[in-house]
Amino acid sequence: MKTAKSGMPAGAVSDIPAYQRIKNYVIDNIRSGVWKAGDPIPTEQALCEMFGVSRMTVNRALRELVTAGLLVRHKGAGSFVAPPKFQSTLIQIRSIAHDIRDRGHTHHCKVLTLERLTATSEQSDRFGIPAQQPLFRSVIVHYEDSTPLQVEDRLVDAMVAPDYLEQDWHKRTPNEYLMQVAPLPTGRYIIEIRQPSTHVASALSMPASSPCLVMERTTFSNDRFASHAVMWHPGDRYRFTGNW
Amino acid sequence: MKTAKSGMPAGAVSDIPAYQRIKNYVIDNIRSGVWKAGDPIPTEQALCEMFGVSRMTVNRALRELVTAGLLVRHKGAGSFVAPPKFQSTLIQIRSIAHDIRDRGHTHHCKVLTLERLTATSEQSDRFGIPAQQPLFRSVIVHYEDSTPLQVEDRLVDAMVAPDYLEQDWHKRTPNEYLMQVAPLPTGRYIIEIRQPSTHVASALSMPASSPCLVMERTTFSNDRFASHAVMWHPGDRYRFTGNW
DNA sequence: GAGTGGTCTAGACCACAAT
DNA sequence: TTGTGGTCTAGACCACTCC
Repeated sequence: MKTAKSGMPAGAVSDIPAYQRIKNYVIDNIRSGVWKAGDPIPTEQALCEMFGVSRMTVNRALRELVTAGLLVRHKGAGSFVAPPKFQSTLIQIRSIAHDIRDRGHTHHCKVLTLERLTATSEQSDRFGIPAQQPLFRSVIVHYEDSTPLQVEDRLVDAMVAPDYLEQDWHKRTPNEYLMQVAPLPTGRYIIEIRQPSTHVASALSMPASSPCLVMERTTFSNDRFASHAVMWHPGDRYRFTGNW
Repeated sequence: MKTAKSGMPAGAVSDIPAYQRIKNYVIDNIRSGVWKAGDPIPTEQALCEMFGVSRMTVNRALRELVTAGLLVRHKGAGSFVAPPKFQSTLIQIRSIAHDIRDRGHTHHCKVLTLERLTATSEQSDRFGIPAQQPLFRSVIVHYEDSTPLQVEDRLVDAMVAPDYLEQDWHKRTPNEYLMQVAPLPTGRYIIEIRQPSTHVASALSMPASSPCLVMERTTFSNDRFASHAVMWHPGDRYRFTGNW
């Protein structure tokens, strides 16, 4: 029994190994938001019947998704969608609010700008989006206790996050919010030194003559532009750290 | 047949799943240098007999080592130790010489310092090595064409790299050399802004009043301290970039 | 006790590489 | 042709969780 599965175009799609088809099925359900973080997914037994394969095949598919960080599994209990990861390995792009709380300090933030705009031609080229694409922009200052630590200047695709302007950024940072609406991001980053504008310098309570440590990130979710962020940090009281 | 394997203390070690014991066996042979990059490792059939397990179990072990980047496998040919990775994913800590050549420029370097010394008490605490442990130190300037781009101030454990002082750094950077003698490193990094010493500033042909983009890395290989490096870059002509 | 995932077996067929 | 890895099956025993 190694024929094309029922309901298949027989030949084309069935070249994909069964374990990969099962992985794709789970990934699609997570990406599309049908299954959210913490939700239980079908049991191995159920997936065996759905795909007409043996348990070892289902087990391999789910095990690989655990390795990829998409699922968590508990013996005797079931398999669940993993909580969103903040690019755990790689360079530790975690929530800055998280970082601050991990150090035992309090985090709060102040919204400087919140606006609706449309993509310039330069932006549509750079992000691969249509000209005039509706975008949202937020500029938020993050504080560690009462010290400003980051100015986050962010652009978000309005199609990806239509309710961006209605969020309460004191409850959830833009980063945390985007992990929900645009899961499994990929992208590029740059870390470099830049001189702050007077506006940024004053938001960070630092002299405009001092350098900033800047991370610029562009993220894509599901091969579609999601967000672009420039994060400014005072060079004398911020560093990136990580393990690998 | 699900009993403790022959030659085992029966109970203690045999709690480790068979696939994990096989992985450990392969990892140990790579870590210790018995199997070098490109070498063929035993076939699945051979490992089945060595460990007295079925082929599926061996297959799982080797497949996971491929995912981890330790092995490459070729259908019909065999399984081989993967070429050393320069921390491919994570923050792209590649060879700076590589980066420069990828940009189509030439790389060369100048050795400023090369010396033998012993660990201070502060260093032995920090790196978890014995007091007075013999160390080597190198200070090397890396150039992109004729422009200095990095001052690399490095400490290396003399036990890990006994021939460190005899290397030709124009052929192979310290980073590349260490990937050979201390494979599979893990460690921590810090990226931050620092003011250069006059010494560093002059080596980088930059004013001492300008900020440097600095990465500091401590690496461990096989749970043993291997190297500590501080890399200074002129803030106005260097950036870290990466994908994830 | 019923259901779940963790691990493992002893076979199998296949595509591919080396000879 | 022989040997390799890639995939898969139809069972199995176990430890664990939840009821």
